[in-house]
Amino acid sequence: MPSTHAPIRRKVTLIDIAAACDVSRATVSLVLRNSPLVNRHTRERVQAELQRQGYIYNRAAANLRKRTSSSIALVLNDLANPFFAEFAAGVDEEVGAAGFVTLLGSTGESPERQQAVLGSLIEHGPGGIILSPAEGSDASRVMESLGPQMPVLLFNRELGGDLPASAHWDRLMLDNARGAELATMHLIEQGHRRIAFFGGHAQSSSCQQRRAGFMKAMKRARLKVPGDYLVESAPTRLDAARACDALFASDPAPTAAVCYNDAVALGLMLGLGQRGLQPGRNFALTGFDNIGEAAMVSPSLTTISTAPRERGRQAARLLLARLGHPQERGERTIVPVELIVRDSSCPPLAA
Amino acid sequence: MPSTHAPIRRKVTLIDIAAACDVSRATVSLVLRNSPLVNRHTRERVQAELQRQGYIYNRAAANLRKRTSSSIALVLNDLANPFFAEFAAGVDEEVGAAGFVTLLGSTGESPERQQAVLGSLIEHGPGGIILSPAEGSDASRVMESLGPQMPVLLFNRELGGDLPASAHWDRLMLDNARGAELATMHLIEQGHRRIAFFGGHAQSSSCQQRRAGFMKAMKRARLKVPGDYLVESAPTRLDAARACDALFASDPAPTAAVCYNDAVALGLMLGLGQRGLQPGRNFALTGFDNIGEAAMVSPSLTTISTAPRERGRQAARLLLARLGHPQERGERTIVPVELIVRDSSCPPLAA
DNA sequence: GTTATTTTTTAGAACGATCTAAATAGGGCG
DNA sequence: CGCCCTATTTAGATCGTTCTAAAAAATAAC
Repeated sequence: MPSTHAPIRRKVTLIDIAAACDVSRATVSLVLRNSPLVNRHTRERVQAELQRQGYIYNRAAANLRKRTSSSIALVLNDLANPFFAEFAAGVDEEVGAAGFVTLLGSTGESPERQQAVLGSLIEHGPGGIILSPAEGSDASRVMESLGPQMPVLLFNRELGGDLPASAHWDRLMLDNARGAELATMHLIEQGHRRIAFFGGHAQSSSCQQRRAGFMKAMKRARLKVPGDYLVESAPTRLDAARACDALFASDPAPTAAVCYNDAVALGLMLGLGQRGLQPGRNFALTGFDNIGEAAMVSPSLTTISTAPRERGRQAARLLLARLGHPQERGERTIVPVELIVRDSSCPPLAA
Repeated sequence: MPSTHAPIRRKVTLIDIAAACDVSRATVSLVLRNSPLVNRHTRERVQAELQRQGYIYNRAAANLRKRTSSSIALVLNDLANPFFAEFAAGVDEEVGAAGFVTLLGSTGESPERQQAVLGSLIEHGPGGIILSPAEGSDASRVMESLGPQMPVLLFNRELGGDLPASAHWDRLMLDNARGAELATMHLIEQGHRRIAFFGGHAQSSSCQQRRAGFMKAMKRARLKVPGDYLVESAPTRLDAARACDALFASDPAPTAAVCYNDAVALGLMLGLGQRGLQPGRNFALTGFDNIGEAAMVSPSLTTISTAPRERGRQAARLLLARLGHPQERGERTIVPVELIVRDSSCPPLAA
């Protein structure tokens, strides 16, 4: 015998409240929006009824009528990357504080999935999009699926290809070149002369910028960088550990490395350990991002702080501000970065 | 002189397409939904026009009319916690694959913020909610802001207070007791006799369950657990490092500890190092969660794998399945856990 | 008791889609 | 040619809100 179910109640709407209070829909709507037009007595009656029936505001219907939006889409490669997780937390914090809600999408670093995700998100009518593009994704395709009107904030990476001139997209970029330059200068000051740049995909814009900063500092110090001192890897711990061998294929081997990011640096530490080297004793290295782990690992990691949570907040603020003025020229913000010196950047052994 | 702007185009809607093709709204709507009713020739004409005008489907309007939803709300304490970040990634993966979109909300472990966040999310009309409750939040308040109809999947923690009987909420819980039991048994097999349970808030349900599993294993092995072998801390690295002293206040001090989770275990390692102890050599410890870091840290951390990404997928699948049958009785799923033995769980020195 | 003024309320048309039920268009057949 | 049947198309109501313009009620002024 089937169990008896509670009757399925329809959702309660403005109309139900209006009927119960014997006023019009319009009045209830005014009460909901705290309009001063409605009489104090009526207001109280209506509010009590809203409470009593457990009314839930239907923001989608309101947005439809008002032609507004109350959401922001956030599209990232991978939440499992702590840098992006922190960033997302920051975005959501600020977006929520502004009364908006965050729509999430992840691309897994695939331009095709990115297209699909953008296509799906856009149908839900977000007011704007914060996008950290997948590697290899291209401006015109993104533009195509977003339409020319959608406010967009690009974070962390540039898109390949040219932006149609009509796009007024904002950008929030880390000062990658400066960060790598700071790290390199620090290693040079420690006394290193043979310094490598380790990890990252050479074609990604952030890697190019970091390499450029590295080269700049090396050049200024009149230090040579042999071709095999530039080692590529996927920006993950595992692949970095694997790529460690390539670093010691060159002769003479480097005594220090500026790593593409913290994940790569941690992977390199692992690889060094497997070769019997002690990072922070007979090999120096620096990271980039200052993820939580950097301070905890042993030896603790000298790195570049980018304050991802604060970047998330900043990205949200920039985009929310843009919602008001969609037609103004897009701005490019470059955030300064900071060198955090810890134990991994030791002086060379035979100084 | 102000720059000339492109004219602000209204968004293109069904009506625009219908007008351009000289057909009715209804026909265009049918084309959008790939109905077999519409003539092949007409369909092609309409599709071309959709393309040409850059039409974007307004899912909110459709949902309003159809009384459906195409989103799932995900409410977590903190995305910056890698366990939850992985979980969120899994949820989003599965939710996206089902054609839904994820609405994000974070509570920062505060029941008040949780209420606010739920209140805001619910107005956007998600089809269901995945909630990992903030510590100390209570069932009836949550129920109050969600209404009795909303499908809910509780993850990881129970809510305080009693659930109204009308709620058909699903639960997805880790087998906390079994996990802690496995870890404890492993340490006992290694030869430890004085084992502590370290970290976590004693009032949280997950901590209680893990402690219970710990006690069960200890009791079965007829080992005593003095009161000061149960040490509390916030479930963070920093606070765990601080709480390390409490572990060695007791005499005789323990030779091993089952930690509340990996974050706490990593913090304890740090604290041990500051006392001149070497985790994995003269003190053994285990974690819980198997976060990415656990394998990379030195010594690598013996822990309990909960596969958070897969749990995220599972949570999404459970909730999506529930959308079809909102009135059926809620189910409680307990996922098995697995012991991952690594280097941190050494035998006692003077075995 | 009018009329003017202010305060409060409301009917009805939006918003952009879908659905129902009915209209129209083609074909085939006697 | 007229009738029936199937294939296509569509007018108009609807989802739950807000907006506009105007009506109704209360208050003030004379």
